[in-house]
Amino acid sequence: MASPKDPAQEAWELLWRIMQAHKPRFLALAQELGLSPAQLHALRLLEPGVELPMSSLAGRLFCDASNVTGIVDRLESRGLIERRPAAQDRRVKLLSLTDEGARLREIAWRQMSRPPAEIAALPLEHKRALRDALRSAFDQVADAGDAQAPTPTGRG
Amino acid sequence: MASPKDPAQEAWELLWRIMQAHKPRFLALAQELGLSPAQLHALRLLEPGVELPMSSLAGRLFCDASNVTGIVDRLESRGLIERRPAAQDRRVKLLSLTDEGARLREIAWRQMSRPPAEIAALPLEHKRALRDALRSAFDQVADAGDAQAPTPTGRG
DNA sequence: TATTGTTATACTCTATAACTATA
DNA sequence: TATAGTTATAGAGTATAACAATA
Repeated sequence: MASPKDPAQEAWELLWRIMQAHKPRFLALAQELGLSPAQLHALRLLEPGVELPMSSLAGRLFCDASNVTGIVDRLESRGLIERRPAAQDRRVKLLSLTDEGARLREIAWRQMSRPPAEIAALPLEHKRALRDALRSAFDQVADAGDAQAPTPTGRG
Repeated sequence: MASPKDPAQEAWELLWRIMQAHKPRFLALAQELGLSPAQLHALRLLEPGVELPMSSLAGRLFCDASNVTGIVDRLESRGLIERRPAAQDRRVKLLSLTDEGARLREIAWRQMSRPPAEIAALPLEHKRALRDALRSAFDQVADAGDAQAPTPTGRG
């Protein structure tokens, strides 16, 4: 475990540690904004000026559509998002940020996009190396577009 | 958003995307093993042959100690872990993996340590570059040792 | 008095299944 | 028939507060 042979595996483990170390920051931010972690996550996934069907949000949250109803209910009752039926197919509900929602999301985004200490402290050439390696990682893999839920099947 | 000036910020955003893309794999694995995500996470944080106080597990999970009681209850009732009072301070309960728990954790570990497609598909020199950059990231920051919960204060 | 873990409580998240309304 | 979202339900995660046992 100290030094796996495969550099990709070691990179992956280090990457996991960075994300773990980041978690408290995310939780503290949600707390600060008066949102649950899931609500903050959902808010972040909505882009200003872009309407998103509830089913797409469910996909991006990797959860069942029935959850999204509640999460959206709570965000809507706080005046952060709105839902309206789609013109083409009135079964579909389109989500959009309100001004207040966009404001809050902007604050959240600004906080969350600040790299954690591990990365921020790197010398510039290492930051560049990291960025370049990650860029090419996404060049390698065909862009998956909308994240897809893996047919959730679990406890419940 | 397409190309932030700061390479660290762009690296961080790409890193976040990789972790997002990884989430379904984690959920599917938990499902497969018949564990909740939190239970799988806890199981992963227990090292074979190492006894861990419940409070330390709470710290590593970034959650309140009162949650750990339930999570540990469920893992224990499945025969995956055990708790026993510490000799020095009988208030403290030490957690350890059972053989079955260690077996399941090994399976989980093997799955989770496989890098996601984005990283696995990189050419070797890019894997090395990524690993080296991440290694130096951890050299920069003093090792935090036991993760510390950020004084959880939230909805409840 | 202070601390570790538990219990009681309330809310949120989660999936499944059944339902409504559209298509 | 099929699909998007809702509702009902039940179990799990979460924090707070009060508590027991121990220090």
